Amino acid sequence: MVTIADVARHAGVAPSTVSYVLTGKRSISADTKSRVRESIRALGYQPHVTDRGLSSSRTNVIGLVLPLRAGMHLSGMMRFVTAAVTTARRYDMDLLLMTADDGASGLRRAANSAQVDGFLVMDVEMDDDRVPLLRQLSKPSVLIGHPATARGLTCVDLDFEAAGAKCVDHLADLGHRSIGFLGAPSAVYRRSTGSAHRTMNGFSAAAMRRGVAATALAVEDDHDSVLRATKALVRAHPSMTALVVHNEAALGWITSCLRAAGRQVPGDVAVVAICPDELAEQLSPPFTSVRLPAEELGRHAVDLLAAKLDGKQPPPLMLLPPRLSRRASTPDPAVPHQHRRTGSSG
Amino acid sequence: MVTIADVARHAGVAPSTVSYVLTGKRSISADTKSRVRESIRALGYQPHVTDRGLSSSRTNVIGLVLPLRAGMHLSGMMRFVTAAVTTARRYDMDLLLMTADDGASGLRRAANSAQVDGFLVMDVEMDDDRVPLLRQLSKPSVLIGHPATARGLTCVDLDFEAAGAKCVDHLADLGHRSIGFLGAPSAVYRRSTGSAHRTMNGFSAAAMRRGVAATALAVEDDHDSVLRATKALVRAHPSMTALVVHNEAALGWITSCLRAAGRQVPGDVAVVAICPDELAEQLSPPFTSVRLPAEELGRHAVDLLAAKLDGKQPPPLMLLPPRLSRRASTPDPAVPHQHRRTGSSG
DNA sequence: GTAACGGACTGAACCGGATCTCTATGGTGT
DNA sequence: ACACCATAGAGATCCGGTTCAGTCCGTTAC
Repeated sequence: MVTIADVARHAGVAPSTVSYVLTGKRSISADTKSRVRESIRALGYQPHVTDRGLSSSRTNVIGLVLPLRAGMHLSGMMRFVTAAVTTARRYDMDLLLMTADDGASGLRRAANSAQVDGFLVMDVEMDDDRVPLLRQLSKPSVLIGHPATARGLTCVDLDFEAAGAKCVDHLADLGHRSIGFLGAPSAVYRRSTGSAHRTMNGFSAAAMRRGVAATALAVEDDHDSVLRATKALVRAHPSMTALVVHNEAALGWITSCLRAAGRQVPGDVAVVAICPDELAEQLSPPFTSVRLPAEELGRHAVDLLAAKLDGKQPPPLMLLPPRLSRRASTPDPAVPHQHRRTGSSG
Repeated sequence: MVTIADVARHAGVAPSTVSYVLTGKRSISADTKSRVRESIRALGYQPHVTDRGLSSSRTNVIGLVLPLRAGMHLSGMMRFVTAAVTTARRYDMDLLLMTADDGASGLRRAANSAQVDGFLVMDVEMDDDRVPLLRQLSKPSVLIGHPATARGLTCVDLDFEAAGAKCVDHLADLGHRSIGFLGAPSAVYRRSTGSAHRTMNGFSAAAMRRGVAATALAVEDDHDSVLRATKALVRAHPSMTALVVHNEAALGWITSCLRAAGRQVPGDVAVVAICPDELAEQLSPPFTSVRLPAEELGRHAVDLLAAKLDGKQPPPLMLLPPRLSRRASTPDPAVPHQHRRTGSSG
């Protein structure tokens, strides 16, 4: 391994001079500077990253606390991670993976061991037991998702309430008066996952505000459950002309399930999804969707953490506004929907 | 931050004694040992992980080089990562994320900077340009997937050729004489991704060996492409009674697409998937599948890397045998399949 | 009786790099 | 010509933990 001393010897200067050339914390003559640079290049020297003087407690590593449990939005997660890694590299930082199943103890271990400068905590639930610990911890952290109260934390999240409401508003604007909602698997609600609850709340509140009939249902991840839920929904509300889907697994099947229930998309039932744009575009017909802004979340999360490491105090909660992309699943009504019912009802 | 000196003071011994208690490299009297342990507990001391004496070049961090590009098997990847993190923790090691788009330069940076002890390289292609570098690098690495020749490397992979063959054998054993194959998006083949090519090769070779008619098609990730491919396949080979699907996106849609082409699953067409078990079970009917052993790959990869870090020389290529789980999509033939054609042909 | 031995522990050097302090040098102003 | 200052470089020190070279003391062997 090439050390700073080797470089100094090669360049005929003191080790400290090499250090100053690298950090730029002192003025060094152009001549010496270029000579040192030349030696660095010649010897292929790379500063020993893990040891930045030991005294400056910075490691330039961020702990990424991943959920790694079943039922996650996997594609969204990968896109988040990609964006986070890329953004972190811009701050010359790296991401260290930590599973959430060590939970609190894992966090404590990493925090005390000076292995990381801070944490990115994904998939935070409304009553997450890691939150009290994060508040205490000497290391800064940024949460993706937010607990019931964000005081004393830094959270970034999509405004899921607004997202749920946006779906209703879009459909109500198109004239729909009865809207269904297919949500995440029931286990996700039982876990009191913020995104699921808040979307549903936003949906319900907006439906009430707009005076449209609304029915929400939790749906499991398998095809038969989606089919059953769809049929149940159509049977219970034959006049339903629109559907909001917040369940990635269900999305691929919902068109054929609705057809099996005697409903065409978008002819009989308009559909809005809450999912990554990419997925919405793969469907047939392409679905109108409120996108899950995984990349933005990843980018903002790292930016916020970098700011905190820089001594700044960002606001406790950053909510990204939902953005709806209109596609073929919610066309303009040729005829008002409430008069265009087809298929059997029962 | 609590240092080893604090512990030593608290226990009334020298710092070096505390170090020896922790590392166990010298015999320490039971009395002193327990006193030091007590102080460690009382002060909540955690050894400063990044700095193991600076001289011992071990960092206990593994670089995880992720593909992070479009068209990956995302769910499989997450399960791989979960297993890898969990296994690494057992060796008291952590995983550092590295994107593959830094490619060779990122690898070199990390290798020289003594930030990681070794690498786990995912999604290795048959003519991967990172492979020559990995062979040179002073740091050990384990590849998931394997290039054309594994000499001088350590690779772990599912035996995709055997997997493709296993699908054919299963279907041929059930009496099928004409089998279709829906593969990954064409971009994946163009990229010369080992798993895609090898599966297809294994499929073709087995079909020839068993004397069954076979047709393979690359399929894009969106619903309409899957529908087009399915219809084209059925039109070109009306006598086709079985299908092998190696494309996660297509799996969710294949049943309804076959129905649209006038074929019932499994009545008219039996289907075998190559995908995670979890996904196969979510479908309706549940699909017979050769599982992608993401967890095993993750576990073995870390085990192999740990062995290499331990000075051992594992074999260059470890191929996991495919395992087929039979489900409802490949029932025993009530009547020989070739006589039970239904629907339109053209 | 004393030399040899070895177990238990300590003090100091060391790892690689950052940073503080000090000195040498050259240029400027008066 | 001399004080003064900015600049450039060298040397010492520090960070936290490991490890080497000793010190101390009790035990055993001749």
